[in-house]
Amino acid sequence: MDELFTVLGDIKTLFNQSLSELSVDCVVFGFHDNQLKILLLKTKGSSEWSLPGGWIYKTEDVEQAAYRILQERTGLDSIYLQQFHAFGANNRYNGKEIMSRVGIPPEYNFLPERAVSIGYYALVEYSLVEPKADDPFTEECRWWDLEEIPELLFDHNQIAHTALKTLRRQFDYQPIGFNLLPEKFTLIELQKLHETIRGRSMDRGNFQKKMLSYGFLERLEERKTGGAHKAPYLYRFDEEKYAAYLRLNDD
Amino acid sequence: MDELFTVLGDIKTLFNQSLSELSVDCVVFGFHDNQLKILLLKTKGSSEWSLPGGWIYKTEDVEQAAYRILQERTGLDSIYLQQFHAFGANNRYNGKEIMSRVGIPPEYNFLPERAVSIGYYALVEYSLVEPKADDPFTEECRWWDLEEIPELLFDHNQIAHTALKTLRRQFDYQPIGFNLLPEKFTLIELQKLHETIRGRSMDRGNFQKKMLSYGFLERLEERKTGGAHKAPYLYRFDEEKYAAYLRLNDD
DNA sequence: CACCATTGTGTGATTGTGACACAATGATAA
DNA sequence: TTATCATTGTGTCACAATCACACAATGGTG
Repeated sequence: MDELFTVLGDIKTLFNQSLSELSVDCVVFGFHDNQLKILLLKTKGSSEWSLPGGWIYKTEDVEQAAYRILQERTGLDSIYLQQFHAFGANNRYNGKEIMSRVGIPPEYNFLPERAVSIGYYALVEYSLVEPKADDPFTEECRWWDLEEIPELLFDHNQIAHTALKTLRRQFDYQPIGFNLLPEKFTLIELQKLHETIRGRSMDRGNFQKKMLSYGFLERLEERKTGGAHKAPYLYRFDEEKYAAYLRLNDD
Repeated sequence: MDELFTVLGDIKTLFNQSLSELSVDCVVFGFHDNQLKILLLKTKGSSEWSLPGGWIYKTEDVEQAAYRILQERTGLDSIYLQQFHAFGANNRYNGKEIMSRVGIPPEYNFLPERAVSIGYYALVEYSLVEPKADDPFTEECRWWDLEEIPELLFDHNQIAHTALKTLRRQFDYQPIGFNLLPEKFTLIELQKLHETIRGRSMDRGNFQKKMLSYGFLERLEERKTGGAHKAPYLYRFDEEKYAAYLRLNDD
């Protein structure tokens, strides 16, 4: 038992030296089977699911921390993260309470009293991503349907909700999300993606005309032969032409 | 000299107990004479101008901190602040360097090593606001033209730039900013405001038709007699109808 | 080989936007 | 008092964008 407290003392020293009271939480969206998924994980020893997140080191660049934490906790690498909000309500987290709930005496409390969390979100191609519970704190890591998100740790439900709102707003004013589909896709698949994310259905003909009018979709040979009806064209997303489009229509 | 170091020791203890490594910086926009102004202040003992900002207390709610800091440093109260970004580059601030530049020995360094700053912006009616250098750290506090912003402290130029970009984006997709004008205003004044903030000129007739079509502007009696030509109508902004409009066209 | 759900594309009505026109207004100066 | 004239309120028209709907072509199914 004495040994345990020595370890706890070491942990406390280590944490105080290296950890800030700043954390990052990542909301990772994936798309599959006409449903938007979200990546959640369960921390070892905890019964609750949570967003992949972690502490920022004391002098660490915040954006770098976001990528490091996502990699450490889910194995995901080199995906684009977008900061969307800082969550700083003073009752969102209570280090003392957590320690006492776990049964660690106050003098060995190694957690900061408060935590301000900076939210990042990402869009990834669902089928290419293989989330892993890499680090020693992650027990399980998997995709959830948006409608089935359970009660999450702290204010993570609110963080996820804000991320979704921000994502939808971005979809409303510029065509994005092509990285959520496989390389070759049909216009119907693209439409389903938009409908799913924006949360409303759209006219098929109008959607196709509009998408093609942007000029950055390249039509391939027919195929998509699996279906039981007329075979739709497959399209490819042309990143260069997309960049050119953005230069013209954005700042 | 011994006494000075005693005081410095006290300051260090106090700061370590009460201050986080989190700060708030406020970008306050005001509108006057067809120009967008920004509120800057000079800290005592410093030669540089900076955004009104300050440290967040250790367990303080971040949003409350933003209002407190703005009030303390500029005297501004009960104006609407909007969070827009967290700035966390690890080279944006260096507590040690600041201390050594001022000549305080390392053992009395009372500043955190790093500072992550959460940016808030606000729009205020220029003529109603009387910024004051209230607190003991503020030497001067005044409005600046956007084009004349000097070199600012740390990354405050970038923070102000991001705030302006965010503000313009918000203007693009919803009609706001009525609190920048006096209670009664002409449509031309409203148009000049929009042109100034969005950075481009617009057709007078089209602008008026569009604004009136929203249905939340109430036309009063003629007046605005000061001008040398046809007296334009005055309008009042109807907050209730505006809220109804937002409910219909926003989430 | 007829069937039929789905696809590619077309059409017309409606709405929104940009550029411009013109009479009405009201202070100013003769 | 009256002519002047910059500015205002409002209208028109062309054009683009959007929406709702239509219909022939397609290609696997029974």
